[in-house]
Amino acid sequence: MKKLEQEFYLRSAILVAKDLLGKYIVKEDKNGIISGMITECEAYMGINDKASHSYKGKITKRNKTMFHEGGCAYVYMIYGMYYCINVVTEKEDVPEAVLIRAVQPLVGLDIMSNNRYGRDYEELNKKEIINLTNGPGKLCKAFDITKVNDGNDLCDGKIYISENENEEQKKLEVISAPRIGIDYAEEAKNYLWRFFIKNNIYVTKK
DNA sequence: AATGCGATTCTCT
DNA sequence: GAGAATCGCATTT
Repeated sequence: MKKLEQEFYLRSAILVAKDLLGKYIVKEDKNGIISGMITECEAYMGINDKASHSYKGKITKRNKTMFHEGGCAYVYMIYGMYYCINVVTEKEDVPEAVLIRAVQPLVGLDIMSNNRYGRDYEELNKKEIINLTNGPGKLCKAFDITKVNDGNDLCDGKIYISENENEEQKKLEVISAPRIGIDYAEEAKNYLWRFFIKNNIYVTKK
């Protein structure tokens, strides 16, 4: 499987977000390879987007990796208990990013299952299988992605995105919807900058 | 199916 | 000191 190169990321977050659907996120973990197909993501469009951590262009300790050149991971903690992973896009100092909100588990099912529930995949019930990675905090737990991965290079590192060579990806139907959890963002909360694969069950909200 | 709430701690003002 | 790009569980419909 071919790892995506930096050119892919040097575009607007909206374009990258749509193109990420159906591709594979991969982590070379100490326990083995973990991988899932990206089913849902959201674009955060930088200094003019009220929902973005980089709104108004202010750099803080938390958000500084958003200002890096596209092709690295922005990982932050939320609600004191969870991590979320974003793909940084655009050139340096254009602080856009794509939040990976859900994936469909493919490889390393037992690793994910143990990270989330402390037991093997075979032991899970139907609900637990769906809930393995259908949310930004959930998939980070399953992949063991934490603040140590903030700033990681996606083009040359243990975490990366791979091309999907299957035919299925070319036939994907994409739905656009409002982003989740940004009620404070005034007019920006209605922008249709969340994208997900139609009819896929591994998404947070249809 | 939808709504409500508590958890828990980091980050920024 | 407030609020957060969330989750899981309980309760209600």
